[in-house]
This record gives sequence, structure tokens and C-alpha cells, in this order.
Amino acid sequence: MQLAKLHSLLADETRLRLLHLLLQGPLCVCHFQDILDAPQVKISKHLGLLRASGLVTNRRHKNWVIYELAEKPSGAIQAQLHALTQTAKTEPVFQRDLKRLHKVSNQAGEIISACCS
Amino acid sequence: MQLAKLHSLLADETRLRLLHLLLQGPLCVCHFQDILDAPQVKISKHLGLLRASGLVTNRRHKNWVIYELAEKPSGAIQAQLHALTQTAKTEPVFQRDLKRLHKVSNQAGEIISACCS
DNA sequence: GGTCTATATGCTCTAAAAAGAATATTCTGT
DNA sequence: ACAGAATATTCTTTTTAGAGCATATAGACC
Repeated sequence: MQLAKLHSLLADETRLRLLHLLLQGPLCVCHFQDILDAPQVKISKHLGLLRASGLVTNRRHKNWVIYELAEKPSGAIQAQLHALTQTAKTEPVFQRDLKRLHKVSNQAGEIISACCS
Repeated sequence: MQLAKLHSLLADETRLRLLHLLLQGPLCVCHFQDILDAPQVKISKHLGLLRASGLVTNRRHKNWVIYELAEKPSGAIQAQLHALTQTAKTEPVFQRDLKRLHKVSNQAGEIISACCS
């Protein structure tokens, strides 16, 4: 992927938040909706873009779809993910997402077993 | 600057090329035009954006305006500039620009003394 | 097979970004 | 003060990206 394209992909707060959550581990769509507090279409479309660009993969588990970071990302992508974790430490949105993520995953115990109820 | 904003700024090939050239050292607008082979307006506008975002500074020297990278860039920006140099090694546009830059700066000897003629 | 649930897709509207033509500004040298 | 050179700005047009509604798909469970 061209560098400019990669940057366009990252030039959206929603997608950055999705990626940031995925850096913590796999997650299903409904949890993204909960955590970001955003409508289903929005989440789904942005995840779709990330998937179309090969940054993430998804698999189905029962009724839910689980997304996770693609393995073996290119060097450029690795660098960006690293930069993201760094920045996430200082930007409040990301911290807020993290808090919510922990709440959700505590409630759910095993993320996958008891998804959205 | 928010991370998403920073990425938007970098999500344009022209701006990436300008920054990449600036990583080699200060350069005047007319040389950017020569090297990128792009119209004056285009160059000037993109440089304007970079300047408005604080990534670069400019100063006047005789008839010309010299741009250079801002000193003490934030960590996020440093990381992006580093990523850019890495990627530039593999993307042909950037290599082509480098070649042209060297041609120009050889011709001109001291860049500033004999700018565009 | 039918129904329900979770997610994805198509279509439309709006907003933001890029390009280009024409013009303005700012300095230089006379 | 004037003319010319280099760069910036304004305005318009075109392109691209995001949001949201409505609808489609795909699997789960009865």
C-alpha cells in the first residue's frame, strides 16, 4: 500500500479507535458499538475499510463477527500501530475507550463466550 | 495536533514528497516546482498547509522563499518523519525526487546563492 | 422451512479536500 | 517610484470521504 493511502486510512478518529482497541486483542462488532457508542452502520463500514485494506481480519463465531489485527503486518503498518499506542497514552478518547473495554471484558468474562446480551 | 489530523496532513502524496525533500535540507519553492514538476499554485498551497500545521517554517531570501522542517517536532511528528524516510527507500516517486534534487543542488552549488534561473 | 439476531451493503446527501485560473502581494533592482 | 520576479491568496469547480436510512445477507435456533 502506498504511504499516502495508508495515512488516509488512519486519518479518521473512528478507525484509529478501532485499531487501538484491536491492539488489546480480538473483539466483536457489538462490543465496538458499545465502547465507541456509535451506530452499527458506522462501525461496520469502518471495520469494512480496515479489512479491505488488509489491516484486520474477521471470522464468524455463532451470530457474531470477531475482528482482529492481521498477522505479519508490513513494516510501515507496524510503525503506525506503534505510533498509535504511543499517542493513545496521551489522547483522552483512547483512554476512555480502554476503560470501557475493560468494563466490557470483565462483564463478559471470556469475550467470545458471552458476547452482547 | 490530534493523531487523525496529523494523518490527514500526511495523506497526500504531494505533501509527503515535499516533506521528504525537506528531510534532506532547506529548499526554495521554485526548486520544489522543478523537482515535483507541479504547477506553482499546487506547491504553494501544500507548503502553506504544512506551514499552517507547524511542520515547516519559511523565510525569505532575496526573491525566494526557503522552506525547512520546523525544529523540535513533537514525538508523533518525529515518528512520522522517520517512517517517511523508511518508506521513501522503497517507493519510486521519492527516489526519483531525490535524483532530481541532487541534480538541482549540483547545478546550483550553494542552493541559496543561485536559486532558480 | 421460518424467524430472529448480528452484521454488511447500496443509495443518497452533505461536507471536506484538491486542483486550477486569475489576481494580489511582497520584495528586488533600477 | 517603477518594472519584474517569486510566491501567496481568492474564488470556482471537481473529487473524495463520511454519515445515515433502508434493505440485504448469513448463520442460529426452533
